Amino acid sequence: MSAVTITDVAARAGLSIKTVSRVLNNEPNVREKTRDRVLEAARALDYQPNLSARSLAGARSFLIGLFFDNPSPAYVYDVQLGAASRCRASGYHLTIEPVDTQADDLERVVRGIISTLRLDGVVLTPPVCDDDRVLRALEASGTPYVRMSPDRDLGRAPRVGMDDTRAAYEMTLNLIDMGHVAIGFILGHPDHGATNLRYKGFVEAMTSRGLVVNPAFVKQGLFSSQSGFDCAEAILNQPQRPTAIFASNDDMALGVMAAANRLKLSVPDQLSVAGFDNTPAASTVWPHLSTVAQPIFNMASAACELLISREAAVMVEGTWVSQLMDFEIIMRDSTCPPTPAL
Amino acid sequence: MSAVTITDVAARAGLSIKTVSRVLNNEPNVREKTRDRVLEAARALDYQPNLSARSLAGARSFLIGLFFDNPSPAYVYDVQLGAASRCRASGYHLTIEPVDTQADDLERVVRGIISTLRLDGVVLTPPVCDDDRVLRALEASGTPYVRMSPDRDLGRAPRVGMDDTRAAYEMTLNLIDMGHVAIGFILGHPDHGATNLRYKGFVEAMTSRGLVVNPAFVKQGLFSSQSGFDCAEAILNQPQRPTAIFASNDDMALGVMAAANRLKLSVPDQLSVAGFDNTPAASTVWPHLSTVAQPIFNMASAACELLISREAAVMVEGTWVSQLMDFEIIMRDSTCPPTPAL
DNA sequence: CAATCAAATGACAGCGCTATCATTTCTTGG
DNA sequence: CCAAGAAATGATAGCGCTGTCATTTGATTG
Repeated sequence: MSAVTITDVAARAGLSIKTVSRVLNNEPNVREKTRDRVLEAARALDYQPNLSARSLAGARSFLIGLFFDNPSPAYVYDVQLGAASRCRASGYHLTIEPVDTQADDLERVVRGIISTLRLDGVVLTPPVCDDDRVLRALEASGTPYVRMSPDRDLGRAPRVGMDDTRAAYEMTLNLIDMGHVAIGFILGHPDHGATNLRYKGFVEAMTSRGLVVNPAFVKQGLFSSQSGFDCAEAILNQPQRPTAIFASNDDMALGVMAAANRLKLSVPDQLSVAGFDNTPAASTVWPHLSTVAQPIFNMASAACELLISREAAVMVEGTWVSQLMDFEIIMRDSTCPPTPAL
Repeated sequence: MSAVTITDVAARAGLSIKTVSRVLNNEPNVREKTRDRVLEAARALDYQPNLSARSLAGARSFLIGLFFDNPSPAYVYDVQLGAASRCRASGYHLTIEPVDTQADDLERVVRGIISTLRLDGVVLTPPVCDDDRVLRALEASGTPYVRMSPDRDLGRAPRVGMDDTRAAYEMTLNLIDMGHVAIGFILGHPDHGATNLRYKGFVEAMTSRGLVVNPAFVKQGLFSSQSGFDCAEAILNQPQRPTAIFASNDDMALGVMAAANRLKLSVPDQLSVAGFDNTPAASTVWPHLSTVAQPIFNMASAACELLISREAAVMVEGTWVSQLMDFEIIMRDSTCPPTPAL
């Protein structure tokens, strides 16, 4: 119920509120001694600036919005942790806005959010980051935004992401180096850009080692566990079987493991399984799933960084900032060298 | 970049800004015709009130905070969807604050958040809802809050939750009605209040049907998948085995399934397994897990409802509001009647 | 139809801060 | 030691709304 205002701090420090404001906003032209005096008074009074007032009077709202419409709670959760931690470090706060990319009035909803909240920036996760109506609304209002792992129209705005192709490439190489030659691949949802990138990495790795991609071992999935199950059954019910299957995401990899289970194929001895995303389930299932960890936390925190520093608000030499973060290949128990006796 | 203010609306409607304000805030004493005139002008101008200004001038901030420190992304995600949907319906927004219940300066952090944001209310999820420092900070600032499924000190503040005991009771009854007599139970983490409630329901159901709880079939788990695995091994490696195991949560149930797998016991034919929480993994594993679904979305939305209507701000007859929502028993493929031949 | 009172509307201050511009204080060189 | 410019500080006007209280309008009565 406290209500310590900037005026109180000014009074205690024996200075004008403007000087206090300068110190609080790290503005130049304040003597060191004065700065200390202000800081001490603020600390003594446990002063907390009123966001509404700052926002109303000034140009910044100290609010970053996070828009999502994502079927994966774990992904969103990591994004939030990364974003929130970066925001808090600079006195910003995070508001979350679940949006429905299927909705008709999406554009109006987004416009409403932007103008009532006057957000300083917005972080967009897939698939919202590829929704033209959302991007248009954001651009029309002049709100800076950063896209996380966008699929399309990459040069349209600032973005952060990771190198999906190289990650898939390296995971595949791991499998090959274990001794696998016949490796199956399950594609992700066709509407998702990562689908092609990951497949590309797979193919490149195979080719680079002089291996051939058997089309019978490549199936089109939908990123869902069920689709992984179905694809795996289709692949494994053939006379010739691969000794390893690399699924484009963990959910599908879980489906693959379930299918193997049903066919009495033991993982990893008779079939190695690799996933992508490092979802919580990957380390919960038995055996633990080998997978690729996206640097979700870091991507989100980098996105906020760009927004807060306002780097995301200006083009440099005709292009927007774009950052690729490092992924991590995590080999667990669902992969091993193939058994010689087939 | 639009900047339609209340003044613009007033001008267009030919009324004072105060009258416009009245309409926008659903205040009484406005003629029907006047109200329509304002609404129409606002619509024509696509007016969006400025939250900062409303908040600075008035008593409300239109901001609800969600505090969490939860290891389960799926839970938090559902909470957010429920909370956000209720908030949006009333022009409120949700800010999220991941907090660290282990941190030393937690109290200061919470105080800071409250006073800069001037939140109209806060929703607390476990385990934050049981952290005394957080509750104290909230109470000291006079910020209304609602606890979701609190463990301790139930009468201290408004809360929403579900009847864990009855849910466990009904799930157990389902198992018994299938024909199971020897049923194992894995307790949750001893620090978690739900642990006892769920166990209580289990015991009550057994007793009510004249069955005896075999202490050798009851083990203390920790809510983790690993602990479920360990407890299941301990239970199943005895000369006498139960035909079903009811784990206090899904993660442990997954561990039970993994243990059964390793012992070559097929689920559900040789061992029925039931969980609690309906995590995403429950419908991903094979066979799909029978479990209890918490009404997370509804609880969160009810929590916001209490905050927005300000019911959470006042005691009635010496007690705070408290709402128990309906759970759902979901029987899937991990349970079936016991096979006669043991 | 004037008197009375409730309902409807409006004028205006001020929420706590930042932005602009004026003023004061400090440096520095001749 | 003073002028001149730079650096530091302060006075004041809003930002867009809500709260308070004054004023106007309309309904109701004898």
